[in-house]
Amino acid sequence: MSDPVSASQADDTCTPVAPGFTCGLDATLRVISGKWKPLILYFLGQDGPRRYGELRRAIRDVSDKVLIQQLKELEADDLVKRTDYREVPPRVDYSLTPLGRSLAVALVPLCTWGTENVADVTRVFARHEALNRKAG
Amino acid sequence: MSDPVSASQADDTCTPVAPGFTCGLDATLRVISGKWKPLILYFLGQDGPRRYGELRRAIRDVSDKVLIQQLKELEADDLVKRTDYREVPPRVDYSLTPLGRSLAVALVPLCTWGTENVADVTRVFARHEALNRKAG
DNA sequence: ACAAGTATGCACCTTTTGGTAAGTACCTGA
DNA sequence: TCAGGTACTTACCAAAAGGTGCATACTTGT
Repeated sequence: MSDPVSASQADDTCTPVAPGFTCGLDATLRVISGKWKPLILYFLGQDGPRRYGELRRAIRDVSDKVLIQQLKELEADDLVKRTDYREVPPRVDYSLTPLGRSLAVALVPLCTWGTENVADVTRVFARHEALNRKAG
Repeated sequence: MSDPVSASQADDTCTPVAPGFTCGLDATLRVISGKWKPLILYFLGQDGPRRYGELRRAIRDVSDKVLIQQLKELEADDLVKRTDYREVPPRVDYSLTPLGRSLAVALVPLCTWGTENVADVTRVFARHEALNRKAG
């Protein structure tokens, strides 16, 4: 038994899977880890191809460096396609690959969950911050 | 327009939501960010209440410090319930709250996605590591 | 008596991640 | 001519996240 999530169950949602990955979820997490990646995927999934600048403005608070970096990683992971129109001034846009599109779909339930439970989430976060202020 | 993910769409999967959160996905991400949290939630969702030690062995490669820490955060966020039987030697177990259970359900598509696409994920990761060795 | 297991806590350190601020090369509009 | 927009890149730095190893207090098995 060398699986991280021990495999004693028979359903196919969390099976042994491939070498190096403990289960499907593990594989997915490796690909979407990065502060803004799920948001990028989801956003591209909702609104189709976007120019760099649009993404930048849409995903508020992200810095150029990190946005570019995460876009590059997503591109390397074949989730996002970069199209450079080789114009001057530069024009580039980003869209989802088929693989990326399917991932974006899988993200929908998380978004829904968040929407349905913002009240709870907000409440616990308020408490966190109150505690942080007391402690420092 | 002050939303990170600009809200020009009418569906309810990614709506304006609450102050401080850009969209439902954003809210969810705040709660599950932590290297092992999705795995913990998913694992508890699959196999019901688990003793600390079982989790520890199931989620291979996690250290005590971090596992305890993430369990505490999940507990503070009302996703996980800790039950201390006050026995000696210590016996404690962890289970999902109703909120946690609903989140675990929302994680299922990600797991499925990972399972269905391990081949692709494995391939890109192999490439990454090859490149990292060349660069270092 | 001693190792091992139980569920943690703590100090310390490294790695990873993300952010800031500057620069590039070119264009457009005032 | 000068600010501002395009899509980045780079060097440097701070914070966050995670890992290591030791300690606790008590029990069970050898």
